[in-house]
Amino acid sequence: MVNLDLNKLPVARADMVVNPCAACSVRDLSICSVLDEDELQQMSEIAANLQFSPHDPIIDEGEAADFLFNVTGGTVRLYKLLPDGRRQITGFLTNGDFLGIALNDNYTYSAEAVDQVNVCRFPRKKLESLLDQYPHLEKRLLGVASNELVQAQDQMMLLGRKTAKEKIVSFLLSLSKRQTAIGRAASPVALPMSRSDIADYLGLTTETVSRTFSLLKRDQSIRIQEGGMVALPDIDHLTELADGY
Amino acid sequence: MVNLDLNKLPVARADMVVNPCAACSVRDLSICSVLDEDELQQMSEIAANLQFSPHDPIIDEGEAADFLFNVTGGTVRLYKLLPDGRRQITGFLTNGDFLGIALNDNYTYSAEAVDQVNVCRFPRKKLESLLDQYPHLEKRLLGVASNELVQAQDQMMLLGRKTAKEKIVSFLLSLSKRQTAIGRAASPVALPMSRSDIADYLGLTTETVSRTFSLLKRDQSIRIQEGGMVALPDIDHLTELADGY
DNA sequence: TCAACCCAATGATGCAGGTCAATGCGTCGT
DNA sequence: ACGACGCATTGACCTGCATCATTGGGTTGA
Repeated sequence: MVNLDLNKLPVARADMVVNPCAACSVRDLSICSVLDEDELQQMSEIAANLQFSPHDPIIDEGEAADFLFNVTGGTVRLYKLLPDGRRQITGFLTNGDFLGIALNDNYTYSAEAVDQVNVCRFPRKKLESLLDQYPHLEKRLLGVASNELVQAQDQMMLLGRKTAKEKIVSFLLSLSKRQTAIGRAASPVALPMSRSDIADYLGLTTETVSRTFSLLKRDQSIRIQEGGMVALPDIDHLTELADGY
Repeated sequence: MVNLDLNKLPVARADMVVNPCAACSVRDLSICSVLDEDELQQMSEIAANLQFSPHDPIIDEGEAADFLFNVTGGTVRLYKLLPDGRRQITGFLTNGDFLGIALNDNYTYSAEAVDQVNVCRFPRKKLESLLDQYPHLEKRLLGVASNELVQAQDQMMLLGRKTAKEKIVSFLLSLSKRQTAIGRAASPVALPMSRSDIADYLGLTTETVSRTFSLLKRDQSIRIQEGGMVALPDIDHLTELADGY
């Protein structure tokens, strides 16, 4: 469940050997970036690379939490359901994010592939013994979890107190920030998820999401480009909109 | 910001010496329960016991995060503000909860006393060196943070997808669960916070909170007792109401 | 090539919960 | 004892977003 904020990743300390992750091929972003050669070796022997297609379930709420995942490609949605089918998406995970860090015996949320997804899967038992061996790993995980908590609180503010327009703008800005951090071109934001995913993430309906996008287009606050990319011409203006100045 | 779920506290391992916390007088609930005599000695030398009256600020968003707190009495509200004054309360902390665990340099939320509050305050620098010395502490903190994340996701579901009635009932049930875990009498729930605190926690207005309480009273779903305590006569029924069956 | 879908967009209408306003009740200070 | 104040409750009304319904474009597969 932990959603790694790339902006706040603790920089690998000089005395650590920073390696590409042999198992999952994500350099410097994954858990592997704090492992040395021996540890990496141990990890890659037990890791599995898996692929998922759009809508494939990755984990189901309630099932035994035997694995930890590292997203290495594509976008994953985390969500919870109410008995009558109402859905709340609690986060989108992309390249480098961890999935399944929680220490519970069972997953407390479900995860599905939004688009074509690659993950690197480790048995959690193995990770736990690694944690005992290498305490600095624990510190890093604590940092990851702590960043997740900060984001969760921002999301509570968004869900509880922001208007539809503020929600959409906040969402676009957070995507932009994250995609910029990962190193894609800053300007146009990719939206791999559907309107209904966005709605369930922001506590709205698809219709309201759609209408709000139209509104922002009319405003010239955003521009839709070919391929569904969204350009954000004036970040400062949007930043004010996001907090309702 | 970390809100300790007493149900899920890792039980102190047999090989740890479990002590009362000399500095803050909360037994078995606080960080001190995983320290041995020497560590406790170190801690109590640098800890301060502080008292706060209703509405007193405890920490302000943005200020340097130099301290970590352990709540030892009363109720604390954590919140964030939008520029126009809209407030989202992200959690209420009570006996045994930690405040300020996040690893950022500055607090990302504010905290105030709801009623008469006691806390035990440690310099964070000192805690960090303790963390380096005693890695099991880190594991425990990771467990605390991970439980917090689970709760945060439940709160997102509540804020994004539940009705006013479901929100209030969910809130009462979570208070009941927590107060029962702490060991108070199970049945009547104490509500130290105001209607407007509840509203800002649940993404509602004070009027809607008030009306919804009246509704639940009419239903016989809850009963108000002297001293503002709320009795929950049928937990199973309420549990269904909370998830909108 | 053309159904059968799925998804986005948009219009018409409804309603849950927000806003505004009035009342009442404790509590506190003088 | 009494005004001033903060908080809870309740009523009347309003509105932002939900709901319901229609259209159209893009994709899939027979």
